[in-house]
Amino acid sequence: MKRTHHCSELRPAHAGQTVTLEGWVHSRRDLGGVLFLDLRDREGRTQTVFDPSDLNAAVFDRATRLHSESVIRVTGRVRPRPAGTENAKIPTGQVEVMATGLEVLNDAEILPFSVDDPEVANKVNEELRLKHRYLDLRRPEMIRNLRLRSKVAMATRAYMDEHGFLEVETPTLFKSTPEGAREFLVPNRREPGTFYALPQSPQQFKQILMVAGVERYFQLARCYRDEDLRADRQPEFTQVDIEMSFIEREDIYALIEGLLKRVWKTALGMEIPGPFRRISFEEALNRYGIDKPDTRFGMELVDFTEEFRASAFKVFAGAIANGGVVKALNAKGLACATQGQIETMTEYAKSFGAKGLAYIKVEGGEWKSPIVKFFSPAEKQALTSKLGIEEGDLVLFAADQWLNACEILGKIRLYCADVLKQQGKLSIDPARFDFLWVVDFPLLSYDKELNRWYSSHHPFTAPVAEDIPLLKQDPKKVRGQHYDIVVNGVELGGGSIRIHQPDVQRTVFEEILQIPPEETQLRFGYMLEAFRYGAPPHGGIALGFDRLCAILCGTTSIRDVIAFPKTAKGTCLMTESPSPVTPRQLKELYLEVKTAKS
RNA sequence: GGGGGUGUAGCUCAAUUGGUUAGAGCGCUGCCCUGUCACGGCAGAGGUUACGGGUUCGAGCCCCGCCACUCCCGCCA
Repeated sequence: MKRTHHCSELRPAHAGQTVTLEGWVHSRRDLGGVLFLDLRDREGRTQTVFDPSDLNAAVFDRATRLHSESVIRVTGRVRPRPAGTENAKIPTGQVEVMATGLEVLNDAEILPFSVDDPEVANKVNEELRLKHRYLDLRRPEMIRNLRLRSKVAMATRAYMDEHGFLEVETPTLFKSTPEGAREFLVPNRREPGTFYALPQSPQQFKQILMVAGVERYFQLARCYRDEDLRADRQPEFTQVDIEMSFIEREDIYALIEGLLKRVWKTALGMEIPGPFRRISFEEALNRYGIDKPDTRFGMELVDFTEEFRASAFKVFAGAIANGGVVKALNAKGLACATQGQIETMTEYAKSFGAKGLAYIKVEGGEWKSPIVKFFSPAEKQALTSKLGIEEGDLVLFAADQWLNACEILGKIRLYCADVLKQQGKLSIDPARFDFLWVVDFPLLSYDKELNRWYSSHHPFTAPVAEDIPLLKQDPKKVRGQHYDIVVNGVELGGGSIRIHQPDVQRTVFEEILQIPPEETQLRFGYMLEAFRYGAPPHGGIALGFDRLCAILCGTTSIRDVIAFPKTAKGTCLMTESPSPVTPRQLKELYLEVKTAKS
């Protein structure tokens, strides 16, 4: 190795030493007589000085002709900077390297965008950044994200190892299981018309590993889902996948709380308090209108069903008479909401099937609202006291079936918080992390259109033991042993205690989900068979590793923590994939492509 | 599949709401400059306004189509 130090290493103590540095030309300041080159590598930067009075003319001349991001090797003597010229902004700012030798390892052409100025580079179009990802990743901010991701992965492996977990790799060439997310298919050359599928998660393998007696399994598992993308969703992503035998829910809570404490300590040097709060699905919906509540701010939903049961306002009374509820939330200080903002919120309500959105603006000491004339004094009094209504507030209502009413206001609550943040009326400490477990999810949900039950989570989730008798009598009331871990309104992961008795599993498949026995056999036969030969009680969880890293890096887009992410349409702008293949390749796979427009 | 936003110089943005030759900063090229660190100064080059149509005396701006990026809904057991 020719370099003697990295670019963030030299200090006044190194003065007098002859050193060799290698790296990229970060910036060049040519003062005519003297030339400063900042050399950058992964670790940081160091100022090198080229002084023509003290240097071979050819070397000096070569240095003046370097472009940004050329790769060079500089040899020189370390010395303290002259008094008054120190740079307090960088760790090596007390010293500089007086160059004696220069080798150009690779001349860089003019760059498509600059990587040296963080303020400029930050604003560069993401399309361009993705096309030249190798340049984008040179930015200190991006290398910091990659480094943090690596640290978190290492800390996770160490923690899991300390707790007796084995890291086991599972196949990425798996069997198609058309439940759930759409899969990527891989044609099988050896038998025409057959396909592998890339796994949406290693769910079935990890349960089989429990049957195999592994007892404690984990994996940083790549997962693949062929669904539309979002800022927090990529077609391939990574899960911290975990499964344990002979446990109950509490064991998972303790394990994950310990893991997240370790991760936060490693990544941010931050102690997070535990145990984490727990909240039931029902309470989460009632108070926040969502199953992954952001509890860093208030504006909770308040129920007014009893107050409006006999109201003269027929919209409310009618909804209640139909078995629905009336709920409201007070967006404190948002009476100034524009017509457009009210309209956006109304659209949210309509997207949930509501006819409109009732609201009250409290301005100039009066309630401005088309509906307030229908309210009795007692109703107004109830609103004022339960919502703490004051001048400048905006009160929003939803009157609908319970779940719908909650979800409408849940959506509006988040929207109002965003607006208030933009107006500077709501601020949230960026170093605040509200962790909570959401528990007691309903095991089953009902699909009105298909007229059947489906698993809220997945069909291997165990019912709460005392609810098992209700499975056939009143499926709606059965709670699943499912849990989600939520931080700051982001679903970080979820899991469950699994069904380990084949008869309960068969009941769920065939009687509740109404999957025909032949189909159950085709899709899950090997699993049901495995469970007949001694399956321990077990359960597990999967954490979204990309989302975890994004939260730790303070970004909302997981693209910022993935080295080579896909665009919103699933393409890679750097390699231009996906791309067509040759007729010969298709023929070998027994595939024929029909054009999209025919 | 649907809705919103964006697209103007290599990059980031402007263009008085349809009006003369489309501007600025950075970058780039040349010259000057011996203590800068976002170095500074002078000069210069650089544009099919994503693309294809249309309306108009006249389009970066209006209309239709299309492409790309992005955010959201659907979707993500």
